[in-house]
Amino acid sequence: MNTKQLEKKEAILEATLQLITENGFHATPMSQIAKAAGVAAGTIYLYFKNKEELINELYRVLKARLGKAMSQGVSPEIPVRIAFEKFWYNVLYYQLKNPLAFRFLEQYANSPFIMQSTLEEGMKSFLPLMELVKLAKQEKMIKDLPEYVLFAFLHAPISFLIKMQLQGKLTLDENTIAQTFQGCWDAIKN
Amino acid sequence: MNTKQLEKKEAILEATLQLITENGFHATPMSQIAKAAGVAAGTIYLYFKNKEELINELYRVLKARLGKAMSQGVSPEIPVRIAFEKFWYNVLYYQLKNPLAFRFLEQYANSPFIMQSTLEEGMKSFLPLMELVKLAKQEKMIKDLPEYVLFAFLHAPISFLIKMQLQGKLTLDENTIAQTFQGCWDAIKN
Amino acid sequence: MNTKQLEKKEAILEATLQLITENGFHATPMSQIAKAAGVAAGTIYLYFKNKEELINELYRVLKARLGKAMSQGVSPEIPVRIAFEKFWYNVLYYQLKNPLAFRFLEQYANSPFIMQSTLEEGMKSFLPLMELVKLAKQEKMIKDLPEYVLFAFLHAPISFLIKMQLQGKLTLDENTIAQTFQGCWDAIKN
Amino acid sequence: MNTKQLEKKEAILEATLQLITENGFHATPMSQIAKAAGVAAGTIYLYFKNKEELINELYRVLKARLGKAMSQGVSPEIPVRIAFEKFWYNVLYYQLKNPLAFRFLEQYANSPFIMQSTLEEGMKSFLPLMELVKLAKQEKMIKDLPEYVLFAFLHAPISFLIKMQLQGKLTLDENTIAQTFQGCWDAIKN
DNA sequence: GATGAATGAGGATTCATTCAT
DNA sequence: AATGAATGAATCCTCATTCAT
Repeated sequence: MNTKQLEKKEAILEATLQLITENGFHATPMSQIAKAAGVAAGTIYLYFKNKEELINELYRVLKARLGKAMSQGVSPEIPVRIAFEKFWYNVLYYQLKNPLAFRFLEQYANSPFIMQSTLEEGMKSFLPLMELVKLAKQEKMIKDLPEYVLFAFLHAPISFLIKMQLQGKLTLDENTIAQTFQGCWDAIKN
Repeated sequence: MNTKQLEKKEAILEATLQLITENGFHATPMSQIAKAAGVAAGTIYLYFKNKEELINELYRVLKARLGKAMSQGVSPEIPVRIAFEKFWYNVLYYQLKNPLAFRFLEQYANSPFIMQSTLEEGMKSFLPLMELVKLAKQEKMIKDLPEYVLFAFLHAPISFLIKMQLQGKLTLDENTIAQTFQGCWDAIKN
Repeated sequence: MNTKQLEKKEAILEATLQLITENGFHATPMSQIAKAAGVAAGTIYLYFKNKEELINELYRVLKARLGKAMSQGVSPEIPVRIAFEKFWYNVLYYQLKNPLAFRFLEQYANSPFIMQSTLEEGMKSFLPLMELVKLAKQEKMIKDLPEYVLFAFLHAPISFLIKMQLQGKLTLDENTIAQTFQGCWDAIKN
Repeated sequence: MNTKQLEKKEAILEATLQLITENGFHATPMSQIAKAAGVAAGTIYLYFKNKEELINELYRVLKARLGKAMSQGVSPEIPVRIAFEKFWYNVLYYQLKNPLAFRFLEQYANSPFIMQSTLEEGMKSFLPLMELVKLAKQEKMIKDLPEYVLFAFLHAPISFLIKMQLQGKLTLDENTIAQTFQGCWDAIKN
C-alpha cells in the first residue's frame, strides 16, 4: 500500500472513530463515514471487508497506540517502583490527550461488535505491564495476589477517573494525580 | 396497573435484558423481545413508548435493584469500616449473582442509548455510599482526596474483577476477595 | 336506539368530522375519535361496522343536512326565479355556517374512501334543485343546455367562493353576494 | 441528473399518479409504486425525500404542466375576449386529455398531504389568467367584481363539468362546450 | 483504484379490530 | 351495552453492500 492509500485508510479510521464514538455503531451509516473521510462509500470496502471489520480494525489500532504510548521510556534497568509509575502516568496522560480513543475503547470493549479475537489481541498491549507485575510479585515488592487483582488496582481506578474528568465531573490536578498513584501503590505494595 | 400487567411488563424487561445484553441493541428486534416475553409485538408499546424508552427503563430498574441490594444491612449505627465492607461485599455478591444485569449496566452505561437523565437518576443508587465516603473523610478515617477518587478505589477494581471472573479469566475465592477488599481499604485509609 | 345511544352516535360522528377534516382519514386513529367522543374504542364498533362505514355514514348525514337546509322555505308556489335565489342563498349561508362540514364534503367527495353508492345517495340532496332546473328549462326561462351544465353554473362558482372565503382569501359582503348570484343567473337565463 | 435518471424520476412520478389517484395515498405502499415504476423500493428515496415529498412534487409537476398547457397560444396582442376563450378551451381540452392528472389535482388540492407552500406555488399556474382578468376589469369589459369572483365563473363550472364527463354522467359535444363558454362569459361580461 | 447509484432485506412502530370482562 | 387491553398485519424508510462505469 502506497502513502496515498495509507492516508486514505487512516482518514477512514479517523472518521469512524469520531462518528461512531459520538453517535454509536448503528447510528453511523457507512455513507456518513465515507463522506467525513472524503471518499466514496464503495471505497471503504477496498480497505475493509465490512463494517464489523472496520470497527474491529479501529479497535486494534487504538489499542496498539495505547500500548505503545504506555511503554514509552520504560526499560528493564529502571527500578520497579519507578517503572510502575511511568506506565501509570503514560496511560493517564495518553488517555487524557486522546479522549475520543478512550471513549471508543471504553464503549466497545464490552460491546458485541468487537470479536473475541480482537479483544484478546488487544490485551497484548498490556503485556509489558503484566510482566512487570509478575516480576514485582516474585520479588515480594507487591502483595501475593492473583495478577489480575494487582492489575485491577493499577488499571481500574485510573480509567474511572479519566472518565469522570472527561465528563467534567472532576478536575485532576498534579497533586491529586500523585496522591492517586500513591493510593494505587498502597493497595498493592507489600 | 394490576398484577397481570405488572407481570407482563416484567417479562418484557426480562426478555430485553437477556437478548439485548447478548446480542446488542440493534441486533435485537422488538419482535424478538416480544416473542421471548410471550406477548405480541404491539403489546410492548402499551408499556413502553419506544425501544429507547424500554432500554432506559431497564437501566433504571436494574440500577435501582443494585442500589437496594448494596445498602442491605447497612445502617448508621454500624462502624464506618464495617459499613464500607458491607457495601463492598453486597455489590460484589449481587453482581456475581446477576451477571446479565452486570453486563448490561457495563455495556450501556457508556452507550448513546442511555439518556443523560437516566444516567443521573442511576447515580442515585450510590448516594448512600457517597455519603459514607464524605463522613469518613470528615472524620479523617480516610484520605483527604476528592470524593470521586475515593469512590474510584472502592468501586472500579471490584467491577473490573467481576468482569474478569464472568469472563472466566479468574476465580475469586473467599480469601482473595478478602485481600482485595483489604487492598481497596489500603488505598484510601489514613 | 334510545336517546342516550343516539347522542353517543352523534358524538362519534361529530368527533370524526372534526378530526378527520383537520387531519385526514389515515392520520386519525379510531382511538383518537373514541377519546374525542368520550367513548371507548370498542364502542364505535357497536354503532358502525368499521372505519369506512363510519366515514360513509358521516358523508350521508352531512349531505342530508345540507339538502334539508337547502330547501328551507322553498315551495312550489314560489316564483321560479325566487326559488333559485332561495336555494342558492340557503346553500351559501349553510356552508358558511358549517365550515367543517363543507370542508369534509369537499375533501371526501373525490376520495376513494367514499363508496359510489354513498355518492349517489348524496346526490339526492340536490334533487329539488334539479327538478326546478328541469322545470325552468321546460318553461324556457333558462337556456336549453344539459341539466348538468345549468346545475354547474348554479353550484360550482358558489362552492369555489366559499372555499376562498374559508381560506381567508376573500370576504363576501352582501353586495358581492348579490352580484354573484346575478352572475350565476346571467349565465343561465334565457 | 442525466437522462437515465430523469427517466427514472419520471417513471416514479407516473406510477405515483396512476396508483395514488386510483387507490389513495395511504392505500398505495411505496413498494407498489416502486414496482410499477420498475425500480427498487429504496431507489425512490434517492429522488424524493419521503412519501410526502413525492406527492408534493407530483402536485407541482402536474400544476406546472397544466399552467403551461393553459397559456398555449395566448399572447398580449390577442383580443381580450379571444384570450379568455383560448385559456378556457386550453384548460378544458388539457384536462379531458389528462384525466388522471385532473383527478389527482381535484383530490389532493384539498387534502392534508399537500403542503401550504406547494399549494401556493401551484397557484402561480393561473397567474396569466388572473392578469387577464385584472386587465379586462380595468378596461370595463367585464364586471366590477372581486377578481376571485370573476375567476370563479371562469374556472369552477368547467371543472365541475369535466368531472361529470369523466364520471360518464355527461358527454360534452362541441356545441354544448361553446354554449358553456358563452354562459361563463355572460356571467362576467359587462 | 475509485465512484456512487441502485438494491432490497430488515425492523420499529402504528392502528383497525376483536373479545374477555 | 360498554370497555380497553391485546393483537399482529402492514408499511415507511434506512443502510450495508455491490457493481457497472
